[in-house]
Amino acid sequence: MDEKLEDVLYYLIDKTNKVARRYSQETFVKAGYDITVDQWLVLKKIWDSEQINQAELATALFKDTASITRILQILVRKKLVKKDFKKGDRRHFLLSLTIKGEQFYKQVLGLVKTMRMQGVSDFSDSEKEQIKKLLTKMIKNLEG
Amino acid sequence: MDEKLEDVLYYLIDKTNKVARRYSQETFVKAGYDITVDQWLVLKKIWDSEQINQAELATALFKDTASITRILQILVRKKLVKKDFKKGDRRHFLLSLTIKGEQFYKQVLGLVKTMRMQGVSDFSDSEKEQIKKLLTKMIKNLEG
DNA sequence: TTTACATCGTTGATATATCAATTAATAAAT
DNA sequence: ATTTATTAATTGATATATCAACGATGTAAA
Repeated sequence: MDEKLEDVLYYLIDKTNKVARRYSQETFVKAGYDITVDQWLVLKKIWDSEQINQAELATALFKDTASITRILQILVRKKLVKKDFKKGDRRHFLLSLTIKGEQFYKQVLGLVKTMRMQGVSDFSDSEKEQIKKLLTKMIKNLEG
Repeated sequence: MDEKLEDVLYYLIDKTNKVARRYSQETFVKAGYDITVDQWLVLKKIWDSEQINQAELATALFKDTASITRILQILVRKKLVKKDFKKGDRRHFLLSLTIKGEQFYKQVLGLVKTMRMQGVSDFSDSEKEQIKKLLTKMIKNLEG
């Protein structure tokens, strides 16, 4: 007999990820913010970056460029992000937040910080370090 | 300035999950198996269960019933799974593997066991316990 | 300068996630 | 027995993931 699903580590990681995403999404909805978790991540990464294009965004967020294209279409439609041509290189865009995007970002950030704490509310500092260390180790084992 | 994305635990979990899924999917493809990770999980859960219907499958796999419906459509199309009416209850189905499905399951299982070990190949027993314990704790914090 | 190559981004196809609406069948209530 | 409520499953709409094909622009090579 094979291991039970509930004892498989990948399954547990998948479940944790889903629980965290559902919790985050639900929190956004309850607060009345019309944004998805992935859209928020894109918004944050653009905010954090001096200059960034779509390919770099994809790498940083561990997403496909096709996904980034589509998420950006939505964020542009919502007027939170704008795309400008880079000088002398019509091949790619520079991404930045609009005024509305910046205001939105600043408004939501507090809630996001609260959400980040929820999952580790009863963790000791050493437990927080430990879980990050072990996850990073797993990534190394699976990436090469 | 807000925390960097790379230091956010949810982001790290999301990344680990993606790396594990991509590694698993790639391994299936390289071995010539025409199946996705989610399809495999459904297959395994049906194999492991005496009697199971779609709602239970959804709960067990932490998926929506709508997702289960669509994954099952594909598995039935591939002739790996069959749906039969439960006696005296025309409302829901009983799911089981076809002969082909059972053969396929047994054939792939060895590879799956190898994949499960890859992520924790250099983990001590206590590290394996620790990561499961901490993830389970996170789930509790986020679920209630 | 023209050809070849590489890079960035978009689009189409398929699979999955989520929510809402709907259908079908059973169970409960009167 | 008919209405009402509950449960199981499906379907439609939208968002995201992945792969492959493609278009446009730059760069390097000949």
